[in-house]
Amino acid sequence: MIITLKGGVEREFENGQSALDIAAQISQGLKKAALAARVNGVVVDLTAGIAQDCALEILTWEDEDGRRALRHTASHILAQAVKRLFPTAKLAIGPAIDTGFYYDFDVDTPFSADDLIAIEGEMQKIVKENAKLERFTLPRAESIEKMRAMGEPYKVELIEDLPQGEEISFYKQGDFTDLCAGPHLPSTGYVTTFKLLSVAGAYWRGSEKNKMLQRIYGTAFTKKADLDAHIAKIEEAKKRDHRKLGKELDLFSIDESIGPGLILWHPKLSIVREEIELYWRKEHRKRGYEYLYTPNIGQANLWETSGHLKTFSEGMYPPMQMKLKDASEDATYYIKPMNCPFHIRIYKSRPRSYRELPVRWCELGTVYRYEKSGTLHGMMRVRGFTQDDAHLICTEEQFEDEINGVLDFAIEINRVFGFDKLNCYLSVRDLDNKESKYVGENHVWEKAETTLERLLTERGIVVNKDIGGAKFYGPSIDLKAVDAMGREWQGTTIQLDMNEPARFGMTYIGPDGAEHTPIMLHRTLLGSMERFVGTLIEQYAGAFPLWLAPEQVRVLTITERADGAANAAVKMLRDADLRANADLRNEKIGFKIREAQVEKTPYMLVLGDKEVEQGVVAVRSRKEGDLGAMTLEAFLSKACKEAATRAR
RNA sequence: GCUCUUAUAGCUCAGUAGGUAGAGCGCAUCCUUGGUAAGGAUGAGGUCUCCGGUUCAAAUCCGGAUAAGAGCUCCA
Repeated sequence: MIITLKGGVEREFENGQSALDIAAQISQGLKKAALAARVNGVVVDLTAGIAQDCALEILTWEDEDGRRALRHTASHILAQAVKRLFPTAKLAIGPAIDTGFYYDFDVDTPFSADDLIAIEGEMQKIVKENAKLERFTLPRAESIEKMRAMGEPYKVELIEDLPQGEEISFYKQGDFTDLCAGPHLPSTGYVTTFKLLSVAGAYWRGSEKNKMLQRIYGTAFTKKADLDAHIAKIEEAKKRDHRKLGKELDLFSIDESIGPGLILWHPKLSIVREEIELYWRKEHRKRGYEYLYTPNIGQANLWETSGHLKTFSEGMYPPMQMKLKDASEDATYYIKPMNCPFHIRIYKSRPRSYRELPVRWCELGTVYRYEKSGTLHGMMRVRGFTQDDAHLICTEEQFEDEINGVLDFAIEINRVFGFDKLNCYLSVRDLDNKESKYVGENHVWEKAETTLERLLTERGIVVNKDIGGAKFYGPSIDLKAVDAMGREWQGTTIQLDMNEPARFGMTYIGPDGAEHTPIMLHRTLLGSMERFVGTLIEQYAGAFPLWLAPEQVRVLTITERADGAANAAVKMLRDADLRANADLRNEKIGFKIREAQVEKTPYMLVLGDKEVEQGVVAVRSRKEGDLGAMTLEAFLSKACKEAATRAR
């Protein structure tokens, strides 16, 4: 048979050979690295025989499907180990995921940390046994019967849900058999480098209506060094955790007597926020936005009109059955979960002409939402937050330009904070799902979705389409920032709203003298100040660039003979708009430097007898260490320049 | 909200088979005036998260509440 290899090379091999055999004939190195194979685009086991001419690709660690095969096999080994140690455990599902694998089990008592160690030990044994993974198929009825006999109700349910006519395959390794589509590695001995990481609850089939199962997470690699690097990365992420740094650097706190999910911004982090807001305002003004200020509460009828009371009431303060009233008892209020109804009321405060459009209204609007207790997470998921919100109201002709303007803006503002890479997600309707109700006319949706996709592709942006991800009122674009650790953070959201303009009766008078309904876009660039600043803490590991640093310069004295010069220097620095303090304490210079360094102060100016005499300052940078002596004027111009350019 | 885990000094954590508490860092005072990541001494800090129960006796055992953590679900 003729096999077309990677790169289009054609070679003849004997019929019926497996991919593994072929890999060995090409190179022993390739055989060693092989994890799975792709035959005519379909991923199969290495051991599967190949009977006819085809295109063949040997998949290694470099290939995502190769990694998945390895990790999926690791998950089977995990399941086998659990069955040996806990014979009554019922198997659910156990897939490979981006960073490893997991397996869900139904057990009477949850796994403990010690259980995890024991399971990992049993897995080592199974790897040593090096049992072959053998694939076989069974007809539907027999498959169900087999799983019933094995006492695996979840597997029975899975098979029953498989489409009629689909091949039902199993994999057997030694004393363990599992329903599985594969592919898998040839034997358990292939999985040499793995680790179990954690155990947690997870719903059967991801629905909170179903039973909570026990999920064990693990990861597997081909090289020990990669596993170590992965664990090191997890450790590094822990070090950067904004909750940890928030405490260590005195940035923010959450107070039980105030309430969960409510952030107290301490002085240092308030400076960071203030700097971001100043920059944010300037950039908005530059792009033709106008600022708004609106109240924190609004009456019930406003939220009825917007539809929030109907679709979002469980997320609002106070809950519907409670009433927030004023002394007159005439009006019922709700705390705002969104800013849009207020902006819409401003729009509707007088008739609008097409000549005024587009309007771009922005507000740093603080909203409150009742988020479920289990979802709260430091500053990333909170109950009170300030959105960097804006609403763009325009005509259909202006829609494209406005979207483009927002995209430019989003890319620019993310870049300033070091987020050069953005992952783009486009949420559209799921047309096959008849149950979901989308408001607005079909052709408007159609046009909006295709326009958004086109505008993104025209920029060369890779679009990840989330089919069915669209809200009932319109499609949306999410730009997720990729941080220094390669993690994604939700920031920019652009949402087309086909609901509220009509509900609120927003109109403008067109050139034809008739009333038209405008198009409205909601958008945030940073998302919320809480989540964004939390992300920044992790992005910079607490070491904010000069323009954001709470304390930019600290003047350190060696002896009290330099106190006068230090105070004078601080005054000059402050006059030049730099945030500076003096450390005049009776401590050794090494101690003062250590403290300033630990607190991640960008610049330290050391002043002793020598400097005072020569009229200079000894400059130390947080990053580069001792920079030597220079005049205060020289340092000032260097620092001011660095701050003004928002250097990273 | 659900499953599991956790809650001891400002922070990080010890803690005995139930007999009402300890370390390091930080803080305060004093000594030390010292050249680029920790000088020394002394001292003050705790209703052991809260509410109940068992017990002669509870930080410790049991129940509940609250909050936090890991996930699941959901989201800016």
